Parts: sequence; structure tokens; C-alpha cells
Amino acid sequence: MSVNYSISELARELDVTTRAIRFYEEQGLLAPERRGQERIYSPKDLVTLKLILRGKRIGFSLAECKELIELYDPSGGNRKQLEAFMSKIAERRLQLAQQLLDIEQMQLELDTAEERCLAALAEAPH
Amino acid sequence: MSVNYSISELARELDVTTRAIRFYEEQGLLAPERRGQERIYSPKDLVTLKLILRGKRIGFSLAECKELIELYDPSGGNRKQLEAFMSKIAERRLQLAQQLLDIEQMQLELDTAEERCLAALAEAPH
DNA sequence: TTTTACCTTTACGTTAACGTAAAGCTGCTG
DNA sequence: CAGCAGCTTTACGTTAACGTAAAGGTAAAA
Repeated sequence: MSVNYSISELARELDVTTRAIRFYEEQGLLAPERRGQERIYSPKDLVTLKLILRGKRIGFSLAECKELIELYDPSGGNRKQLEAFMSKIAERRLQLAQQLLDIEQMQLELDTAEERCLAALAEAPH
Repeated sequence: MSVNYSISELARELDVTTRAIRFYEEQGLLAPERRGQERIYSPKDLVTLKLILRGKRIGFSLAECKELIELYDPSGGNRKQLEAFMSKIAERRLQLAQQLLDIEQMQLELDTAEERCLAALAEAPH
């Protein structure tokens, strides 16, 4: 019934090191509860960590991941800040769109590479 | 009629520094001709550099980019190497597929963030 | 001819994102 | 109660990907 995690449980679940998790906290990306000294991770922390790892897989820096996390909870912001959020969101959209194009292009290049490889295999002695 | 580029022309064209270009060469990703000391870049070098930058945009390391470049010309390979190439290509395909999923998920999260931001803006005084 | 605009190499500096001890507390278990 | 398993902090080490001088070669323009 405990929906919470210790640091090593979280690490095992998401396949990262405890060192990395602590580092993300040090950088302000995570802020787990504490029971004495020990860190207690909630399901929300799990989601946040997943977001971090997803960001990393597509090449985001931790600073960028942090921004994304902050964008996700705009509750404590004045008008000016909220408008800044909106334009950051628009920026990210453009970046993601570009990345989609880049990935599609890469896939085409893999197609070409595979064809050439198959052709070379057909020529090669076995 | 000169389809070639100096290093600074190439740098301007693709919006990178000459230092970066030289670094990529140092790492074995580029191998331009020389006229005396000077580097002369061909259209093919341009394409290679574009591939590098595309890779970087989606979070590839230079080592991974180098692998992609090598995959692109499998001519000088024996059977064993070609088969290794094929499996590397398959790996990359999987990675790209995962990245596509990650980007789509990110886009959904931006949707949510935008909605919340708009809601907060509606509440905020102006 | 000296300045300007390129180019070169060599080398040390920097940042991000952790890895890797080291040293110590806590709580069970044999 | 000794020992292990898991948690903590502190701190130094490491790698990638360049940035940033420094010192110098070449060639055209002023």
C-alpha cells in the first residue's frame, strides 16, 4: 500500500544510478520528502524523473529538463511570468518539430545505408 | 564554379565555429582535402557536416555520429564487418523509434502545460 | 611596405553530468 | 554484539565537446 519509493527502488525501477538521482535533486529537478535523513519518493517524483529521462533521450540538457518541469506547474506565476512560459512553450514546440524532421531524415539515411550494406554483402564472398 | 569551401565559408553556411569543424576533423569525422596547409571542403564534406549537426540536434554524441558516417560507406568491409553494420543499423532504428515516441509524449506534455498556463492567465489580474 | 584578412597549429581552460571513493549513521539479523 | 544492507554527505576524478588565447604563415590591398 506504500505508493512511495526509496532511492534504490526508484533507481532500479527506472534504470538509473542513485548518484544520478541525487544529482538531479542537487540541480533542483527533484525535491523528495524526507523521513529523517532518508529520501522518500512519491509517484509524482517518479513522473518527474521519467520526464527527465525522456528529455535526456532526445538530447535535452538538465537545465532544459528543469525548465520543462517548471513549465508544468505554472500556478505560482504573475502575468509576466506566465507570458514568458507561453513563449518558452512555443520555442520548445519548434525545437521538437525540428527534431522530428531530423529523425525522419536519419531514418531515410539508415534506409540508404542498409541498401548499400546489402548490396556490399551480395558482392562479398561467403 | 568552385564547388568547394574554405573553412570559414563552411562555418558561416552551417552556422558553426571553425573550431568545431576542426575538432570534428580531429575526431575523425571529417577529412577535407588540403591545398598546402589550407583545408578545402567539398560538397561531400558539406553533407557530412550536415549529418553531424543533425545528429547533434537529436542528442547523438560525436562518437555516434562518426559511426553513422562510417555506416554510410560500407564499401571497404568484409562479410563480418558488413553484418556488424547491419546490426548497428537495426539498433539505430530502434533508438530513433524510441525518440519519436519521446518527442510525441513531450508534445502532449507541452499541450498540458499550455492549457494550464492559459488557465492561470485567465485567473491572473491584468 | 605595413596593415588587413584569412589561414594554420599547439595548448590550456571550461562546463555538464555524472562516477567513484571515503567515512559515517541506522536498523535488523544471526 | 558483530556484521551486513541500505541510507547519508563530502569531495575529488573523469569525459565530451568545444572555447579561448597565443604565436605564427600567406596573400592581397592600401
